[in-house]
Amino acid sequence: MKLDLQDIEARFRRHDVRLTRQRAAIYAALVETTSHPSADDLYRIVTRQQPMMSRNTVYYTLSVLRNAGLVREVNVGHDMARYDGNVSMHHHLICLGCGQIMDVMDEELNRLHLSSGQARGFDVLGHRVEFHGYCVSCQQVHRNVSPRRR
Amino acid sequence: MKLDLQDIEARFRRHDVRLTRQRAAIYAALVETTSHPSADDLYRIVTRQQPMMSRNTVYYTLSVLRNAGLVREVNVGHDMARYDGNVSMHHHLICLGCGQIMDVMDEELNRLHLSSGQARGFDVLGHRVEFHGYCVSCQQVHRNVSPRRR
DNA sequence: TGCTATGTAGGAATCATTCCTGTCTAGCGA
DNA sequence: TCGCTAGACAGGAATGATTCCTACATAGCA
Ligand SMILES: [Mn+2]
Ligand SMILES: [Mn+2]
Ligand SMILES: [Zn+2]
Ligand SMILES: [Zn+2]
Repeated sequence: MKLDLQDIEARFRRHDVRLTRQRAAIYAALVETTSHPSADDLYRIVTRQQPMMSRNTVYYTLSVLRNAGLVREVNVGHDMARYDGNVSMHHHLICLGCGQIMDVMDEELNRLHLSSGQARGFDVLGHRVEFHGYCVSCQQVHRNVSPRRR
Repeated sequence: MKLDLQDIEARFRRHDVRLTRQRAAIYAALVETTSHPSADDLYRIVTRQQPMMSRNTVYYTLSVLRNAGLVREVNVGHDMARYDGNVSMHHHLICLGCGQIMDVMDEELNRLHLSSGQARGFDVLGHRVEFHGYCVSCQQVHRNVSPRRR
């Protein structure tokens, strides 16, 4: 989704996040893609516009945005953290070959819950569903290529 | 589950895993607990019996057992990897306060699938469901304690 | 416009995990 | 039973994503 500075400013204000050039660029890049980039992917993207930006600022900004609820972290095994600018409830479909992450929007999955017998007294706040497999272009080489670490 | 050396030997043979003192100890420790220990937890446990064992051997053995399908890796955010000696299909309930991981056995969850429209051509091989919340003993401090990184 | 709490850049530190290398040994065949 | 050899082990070094530290800069408010 394309966001202009107005939208970003409004969202940041609503979530009590101070607006800086760096943060706006990082957040915009994240919301405009559906590729669930890593911190380093984002660093590469935003330094095209702002070459002086520190990799550290990307990490710090992502933690600020995450705490504010504007961004989510998506973890795939022990690869580096991936980030998601879409904070509406949804799940993911992950390719074991190339690591791409696709969104899955499904109301049934969103409504999953645990019976009280299974919850063992936990106060359950949320859940996450991941589907694993091989994308179309990875299916041919499926057996030849060593899958990413899980 | 308690395993004797006979059982371990049989399983290793069936999965083409060479039997060593170190591997038997690591695998036994993992199957005998339901706590989903980290590599370092296992290192601490097995070095009580075999003080000369290298931390490296624990990592290497876990990767061998994982590739053989005798062990699974369970990842919680970016904390260190946790391991599961129970390879039957099941899911997990994770405490955001103390990090404990409990098993969830539920046939309905095991049968989840994606409609072909959602699968986008993926060859879907499996899925994983995690429930997140606070365990009984963490519920009191819920608001006071900063949750583990997710 | 000036103040101050916060953010940024850049470098150093961390630490779980992986890599390397020189012994050692499980498992097999003679 | 004995030796051979592919594969496993110990220990230390290296890696690399992430976090920590600190001096300088600036957003946002009075
Ligand atoms: Mn997503
Ligand atoms: Mn389990
Ligand atoms: Zn793929
Ligand atoms: Zn807990």
